[in-house]
Amino acid sequence: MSSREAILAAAKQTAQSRGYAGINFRELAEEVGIKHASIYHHFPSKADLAVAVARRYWENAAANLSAMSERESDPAALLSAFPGTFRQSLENDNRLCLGSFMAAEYDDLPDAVKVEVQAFADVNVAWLAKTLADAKRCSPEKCEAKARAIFAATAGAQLMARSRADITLFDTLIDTYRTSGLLEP
Amino acid sequence: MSSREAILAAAKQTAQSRGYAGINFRELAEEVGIKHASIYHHFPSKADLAVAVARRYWENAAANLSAMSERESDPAALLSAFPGTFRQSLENDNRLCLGSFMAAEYDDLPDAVKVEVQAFADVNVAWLAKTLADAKRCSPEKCEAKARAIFAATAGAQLMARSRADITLFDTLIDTYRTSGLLEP
DNA sequence: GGCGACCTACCAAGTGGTAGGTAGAGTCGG
DNA sequence: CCGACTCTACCTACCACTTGGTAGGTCGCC
Repeated sequence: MSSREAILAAAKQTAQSRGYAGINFRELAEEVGIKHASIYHHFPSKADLAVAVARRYWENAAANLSAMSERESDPAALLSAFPGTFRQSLENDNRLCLGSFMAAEYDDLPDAVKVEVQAFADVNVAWLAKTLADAKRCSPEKCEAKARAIFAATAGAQLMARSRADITLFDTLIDTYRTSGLLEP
Repeated sequence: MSSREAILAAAKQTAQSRGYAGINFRELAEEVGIKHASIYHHFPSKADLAVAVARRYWENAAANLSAMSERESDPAALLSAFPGTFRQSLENDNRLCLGSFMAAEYDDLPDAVKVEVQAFADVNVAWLAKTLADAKRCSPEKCEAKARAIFAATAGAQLMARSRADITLFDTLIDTYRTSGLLEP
């Protein structure tokens, strides 16, 4: 793996556990095995690195969701599988989705980073809206609204589970959403 | 207002917009009108200040919810009014609930602060569970599970609305939860 | 006189970022 | 084939600034 890739990977991990402010060039460099000034050879500034991390993050999410849709055609099954994508972050050492960090760090985040992180939410909501529409039980506007609700509720479940470091809490929250009808089309 | 009170109030505001890491003694002191070293006369350390802020935060939330229950006896109306308590933070300059910051700053938060912030979630969930039980349409365990789901989903809606700085998004998310049956007993 | 509330002046650690240098791999004219 | 050149990918050494925290002093009030 090239240094650039290693930096991106390490920065992503840190961003998902400590946010933008938690990214520290000296620590990052140590993980990669270079000196901190060398990072500037690959990324002109911390903000630029964060933009690259966030962009790759949503691109990866979009690819994952597409792959899910290709493997499985039943909208109900897809909807049911959606929270699993958020579960993975918790499985990965109790990490959080970047979108949630943006909400927390909203005041301090460079605008360019905000744009990329919002793209992550957009990608998820668009996929959910399309999947809901495929189940064709609601109008396009209702699908969009419901998609946002599912996204927000799932993020909230991830948030609460992380703050208790308890992944089973995430599972029971999602189950309750399902029982209440939030995850159904 | 005493200096101690002023410090607590200012620290609470900052904590709700920039988190624990965002609390800065020099900035805080300036807002209060004293020098930063003087804060140590009232609070022995940053962690102690944060504990005091978080404790007052959940005590205040508990008092608010109690007052709501006293003014209104209909459980359905109370449930419907619950998200309003989260809406207030957004109204107050797009601020966030302290519980959400805890999830984001989980790795760096002193344990004593975590305990107090978790108490906030506990207070909310307990109130929701009791209100759901009063509507007596579900068993105690189901009430508890549903209470957690309502809390998590509401926090998620607040999170998403903040990251778009759009309070109407919060309102439509809550509406969608309602339509889906999440906010009903 | 002692105590509460506050101050000035400092320290040490951490952090983003810059200046300027170097080793090695390729490139190219003669 | 060779020396000069250039480019990449790093390095050491530094700076400016922020931040939590400490030492020790001042001042007014009971």
